[in-house]
Amino acid sequence: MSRIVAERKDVIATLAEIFREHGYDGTSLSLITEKTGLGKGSLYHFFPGGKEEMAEAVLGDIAAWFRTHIFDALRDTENPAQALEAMFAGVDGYFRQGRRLCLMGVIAASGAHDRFARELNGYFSDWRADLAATLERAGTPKAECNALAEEIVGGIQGALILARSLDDPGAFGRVLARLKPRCLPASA
Amino acid sequence: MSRIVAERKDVIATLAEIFREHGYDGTSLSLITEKTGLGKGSLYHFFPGGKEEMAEAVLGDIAAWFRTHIFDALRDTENPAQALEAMFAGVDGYFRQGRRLCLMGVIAASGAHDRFARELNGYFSDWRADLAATLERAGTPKAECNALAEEIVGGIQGALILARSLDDPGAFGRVLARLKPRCLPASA
DNA sequence: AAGTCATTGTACCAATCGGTAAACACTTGA
DNA sequence: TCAAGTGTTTACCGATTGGTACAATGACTT
Repeated sequence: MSRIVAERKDVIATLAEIFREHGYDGTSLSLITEKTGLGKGSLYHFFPGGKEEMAEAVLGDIAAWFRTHIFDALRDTENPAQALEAMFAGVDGYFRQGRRLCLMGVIAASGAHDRFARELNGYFSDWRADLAATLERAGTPKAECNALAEEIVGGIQGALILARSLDDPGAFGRVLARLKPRCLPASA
Repeated sequence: MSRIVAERKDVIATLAEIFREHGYDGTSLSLITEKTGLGKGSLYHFFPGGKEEMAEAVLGDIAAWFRTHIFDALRDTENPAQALEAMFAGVDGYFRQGRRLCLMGVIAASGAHDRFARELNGYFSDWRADLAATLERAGTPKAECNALAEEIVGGIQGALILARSLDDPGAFGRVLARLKPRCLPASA
């Protein structure tokens, strides 16, 4: 038998793309074995909990990525305008200029959403909180920060859906371009 | 045998709720028979094309509803500000103040999206076009109308995802409340 | 060189999948 | 009254689902 000796974390990136593209229910084990090149034996060795554990691992991985690359950066960057600028750039890159969907949104819009409710809630409320705090630092009136953060986080999700539906990835960038100046009043 | 004598259009509303709640791939025929009370025989009598035809029928029904209640109203209401106001009110009602997802968005975020690409594209581009035209009538600079329409249509989708993920339907209303004044500059 | 143990392929499982077939019941119009 | 439709039930189909069991395989220790 060939031994490629995969590692759990190597598989997660592939799993993420599969779930992103086919949704949770649309992703079958046979599709996973095909795309990852791993047999069921290996899959269940890494993820004894099966498909659900695979999705959990992927969501955890994504949450960690956003935490370090987006949320932490929002809080740790001293210049708030620069922090916001970096967030928009990071998001544009992560979602490949509108060609990639957000797996959190994909799961939220699927029948599996209650199974991963905790992960979804954490992701979106963390983002909202860190963005709202940064907006306040940037001079947004305190009373408005939370609502503006919701508008932006939601706007990003919607823009991804829109870009996919219109088959026009550019729509994502256009929406981002309109969202950005709303939280950088100085440069608007 | 009992004869309840259902009609095709009676089933569609129920089908819509099932697809909305479970997604396309998450909706099984057994779930459909359970929720509609119809056996497979009846189902295939109304929809010979099976699950795909059921989803098509539902999407067509939704598209028709939006066409008559939202898109046509946008074009036909003489006062553009009033037209936009009515759109936001209609949307808020249709999506049950954020407690209901948009099936178009649900499909767009699922693996079934390419199967229904035409329907999705039509829905979103019609909405964008009619909204953009109304925005122009309302005094939005011509160059900005399309982008603003995209921002709003996308914003609505994203707000639904956000409300569902945060388990806070109110988030939908809050985003709508921020979107509305953006296209009614006079009343802002 | 033997032993350990993570990794892997394969065969298998019951359950469910979407879908078909055909007999049946009831309504309706001729 | 009777045939033609329109619904409806029920049984069934092969394929696929997610998941289990386990023996075989190597890379690494010792």
